[in-house]
Formats: sequence, structure tokens, C-alpha cells
Amino acid sequence: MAIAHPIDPLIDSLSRRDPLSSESVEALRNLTVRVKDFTPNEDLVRSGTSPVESCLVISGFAARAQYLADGGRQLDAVHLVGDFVDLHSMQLQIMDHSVTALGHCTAGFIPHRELISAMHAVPQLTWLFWQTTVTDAAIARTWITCVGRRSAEQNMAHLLCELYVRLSNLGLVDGNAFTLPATQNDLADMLGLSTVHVNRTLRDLRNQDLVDWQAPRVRIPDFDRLAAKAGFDDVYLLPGRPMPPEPPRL
Amino acid sequence: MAIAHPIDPLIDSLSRRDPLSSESVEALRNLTVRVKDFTPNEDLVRSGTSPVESCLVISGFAARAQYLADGGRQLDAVHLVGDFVDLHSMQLQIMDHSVTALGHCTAGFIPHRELISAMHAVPQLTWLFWQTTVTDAAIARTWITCVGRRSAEQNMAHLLCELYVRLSNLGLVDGNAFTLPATQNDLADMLGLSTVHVNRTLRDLRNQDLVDWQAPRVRIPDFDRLAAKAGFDDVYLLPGRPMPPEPPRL
DNA sequence: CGCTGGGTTGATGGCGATCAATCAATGTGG
DNA sequence: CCACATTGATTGATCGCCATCAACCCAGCG
Repeated sequence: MAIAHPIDPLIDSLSRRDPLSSESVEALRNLTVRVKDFTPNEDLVRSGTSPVESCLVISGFAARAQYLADGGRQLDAVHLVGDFVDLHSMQLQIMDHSVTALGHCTAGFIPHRELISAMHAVPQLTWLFWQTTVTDAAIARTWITCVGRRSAEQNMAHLLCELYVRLSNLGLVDGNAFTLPATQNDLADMLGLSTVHVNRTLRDLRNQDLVDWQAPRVRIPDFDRLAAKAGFDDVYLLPGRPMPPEPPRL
Repeated sequence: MAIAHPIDPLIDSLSRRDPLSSESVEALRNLTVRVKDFTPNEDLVRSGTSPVESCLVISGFAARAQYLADGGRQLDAVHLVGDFVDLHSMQLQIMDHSVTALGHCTAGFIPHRELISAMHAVPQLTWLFWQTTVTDAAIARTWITCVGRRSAEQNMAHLLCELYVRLSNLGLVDGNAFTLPATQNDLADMLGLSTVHVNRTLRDLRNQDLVDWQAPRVRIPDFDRLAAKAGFDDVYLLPGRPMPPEPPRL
């Protein structure tokens, strides 16, 4: 049995979309991963910098954050185990957002240079890494619609549905429940609401038996009913297309 | 002088980020482009389908749209001349959004198969196409923050700043003014507001001499003042990193 | 001409922000 | 072991931004 390697969560996550070739696995295992632990609200990646590494969630949760001049904060994404939080930093000159730890979080940092060499050598990695950023963007599109056109209740319900499905794909939903180390203030910044209103919205959902939130544990008694309330459709979370026969090269 | 080719807007747009190699230009010119005209509000791409082509704006404007069960609509992005509206459809099984024409619009459709072959042959295209989708995602992140945490006035101002900068990069801003064939209802669906409130917000901006909107023509008398009002920072629109020496292969 | 789509304005109401207080849980130092 | 501080959840009271409803105007057009 293999020793746990910090890249394993990524391998798990990628192979769920497309069976990994042995070259892909080997290339991934040869990557240098600098592992680091983070305390709640600590920054994994800082806005305004020009990273030379990309960051991977190894355990715990992280969230993308944009800050406004008046001190306001908006969270644009939640990152789960095996997610790259800033694969796009390979392509962008300057980070337009920070990434913050939700609860305690372990992250791995991989040099861009090595990621690019790996893709140069193994086209499947190019395809899958690109697909990762594309799926990430699909989630962002959906959040725009949630924040722009859904009620607080629907938005909250939609977020929980998304997390339920994504965590379920990772095998992290157990008996209709999952762990989410986010404060109500964090939720507010994801949904574009005030903390107080998040509290009341959760109370309303609880009173309808749609959600049972105890500390960091979230139970969804009836996913279909919650999804109906949210107007949730999981197409945007479906795995992408398999790599074509003559794949792009980098 | 070269005959106008439907791919030219794309070549212009890409070379603004990274000087195109002659192989890149040739590969692009060899692509098959099916050109089609669209009337306002006509769909270029339909949600729920599985396209075999990607769509490029050749002239005019287009916008990404998500529809809700109750008939509501949210626009997640605006596409300008030379923008791919759904390059990600190469990677995704099913479209999670539609793309609609803002005003009259001409689009070109290019088979995924050919795009992928071109990238297989020319790594620079892989890099630039990927970068296109990454920049697109950066804009989406910013919209989340705008809709979630900015006031109607700031959000409107921010949108106009973004369009001003992007159109300016394309040489489409003339004397502080540009053309935007969008109704107030379209704007409302971009900003997550009601049509009525868009009207009032525009009036407020006009009264502050921040915007002069006449029919499809938008004039920004003082960009810096508008940007200050919006809290606008253009980092997310900066061109990406140049292709590395050993680029990814597809 | 009447119709239609888009812009404009007024009146009213509600969703969610804001301010403020309380409470529970946890942690900390003496 | 206990004062005390801190963080997060909870609830009440009030306010305001923006939605909604309903006119009306205007220009383009069949």
C-alpha cells in the first residue's frame, strides 16, 4: 500500500473525471509539493502578488476572496480537497483575489515551472488542468446568477446543494451530512448578504426541515426538496468531456 | 492588402496579448468559420445543448445568459468583437448557459475538431486559448463581487468602466465614447437589478456628469472619476503571462 | 395611423441592511 | 477554580435600497 503523498487528493479528484494514464500519475507524483498548514482566516494566496507556484487544497476548505475599499468582502468560490485554488495564476500576471482558509486547512504549493513541464510532457495533464479552470468558471457563472437573481433563501439553498453535490463526488457526504467549517459571516460573504440575515435565513430553512445545521456539521434531510427550493440544476457540475484523440499541446 | 477574413477579429484580439507566431496565424487562417448574422435577442448558443463548434463574435455584441424557472434572467458576461463566447464548450458536456445577441451581431462558428487540431499543431494556440478562458473567468469573479457587494450605482459604474477598458483595448473607444447596443432591461439583467432601477441609477450618474448615455452611444466624460465612484481596479483585465519556453501540449 | 418596444416617472411595499443587545461556548491568565 | 475577554450565534427594532405596479411618453414602423 502506498504511503500517503500530498498529491493524492489531486490524483483522486482528476481521475474522477477521466481515468489517468500511468504517465499522468507518474508525472503528478514527481511534482514538488511544498506543504503548509493554515489557521482559519489565514491567507493561502494574497491579492496583488505574482505567484510562482499554484496552490492545492490537501485537507480542509478554502475560499476565494475579493476585498473592497470600504472593507467589504465577497467570497467568489469554495475550494474542497483536491481543488486547485489558483491554477490560473500560471496564466495571470497579478492575482486579482486572495484565497483564505475556512477553518484549518492544509495546502500544497507546486512550482508553475514544474506544472508546465509536466503538461509539456503529458498532454492529458494539459487537458485536465484546463478543464479544471473551465469547471471553476462554470461555478463562478452560477454564483453570479445566484447572487443577482435569487432570494436569500434560494441562494442559501443553492449553495448548500452545490456543496452537497461536490462533496458527494468526493465521498465526503455521510448520511446526508457533511462538514463545513464556515462561520455565518463567511456564508454572508459568499451569498452577498449580511451576517444577521444569514442567521434568519438559516432559521427559516431549519423551520422548513430543509437544513439541519449543527456547528460545523450540515445535514440535508431531503436533498430533492432543497434542490426544488433552490431551483438547483447540477449540469454545471458535471464532469467535462474526455480528452480528444489529438489533444492540444502546450 | 489582405481580404477581410472572418477570423481577423480573433487574430487582432490574440496578438494584443502575445505576438502571434506565423504558424499560429496560418493555423488560425486555415480554420473553417461558418458565419451567421443574428438579430437582437436571438440565441447564438443555447443552454442544454452539446455544441460541436465554438462561437466567436465577429461584429457587434453578445451576452451570456442564464434563465431561472420563474422567467428571471441573469447575464453573466458581455462579449466583444474577437471574443470567443463558448470556448469552454470544447471541455464541457452540456452548456449551462445560453448566449444571446445584444443588438445585431455577426458570429463565426468553428468546429471543435479543428480548434483542437490547431492546438495540437501549435502550442502557442493552446496557451492563448486557455488564457482566453482564464481571463473570462477573472471577469466573472469580478461580477460576483459587483453584484454581491456593490450598490446599484457602483455596480453600474463598474460595468461601464470594464466596458470602457475592454473596448479601449480594441480601439473601439472614440473621444471617451463607445457604442453599446443594450437596452436598460439588458443592463438590469447584467447588474441583477430591475429595469426601473437601472433607469434611475443612470439618471443619478448623469446628474453627476459621470455618464452621458444617448441611445446606443455611451460617453464617459471623466473616466478616473467614474472609476473612483465604482472602486474600479483594472488588474483583472490585464493581459496574461507570455507563453513559457516549454509550453503545455495538448 | 395605431402598434410596439424602450425609456421615464410616481407611488407603494418588502426584503434585507444596520444598529444594538444578549447569550453560549471557548479560552486565558491569575 | 474563577474573573474576564473573545468569537460566533441569535433576536429585536428600525431604516433604506431597490422591487413592483402602473402610468405615460416617445420614436420607429408596418
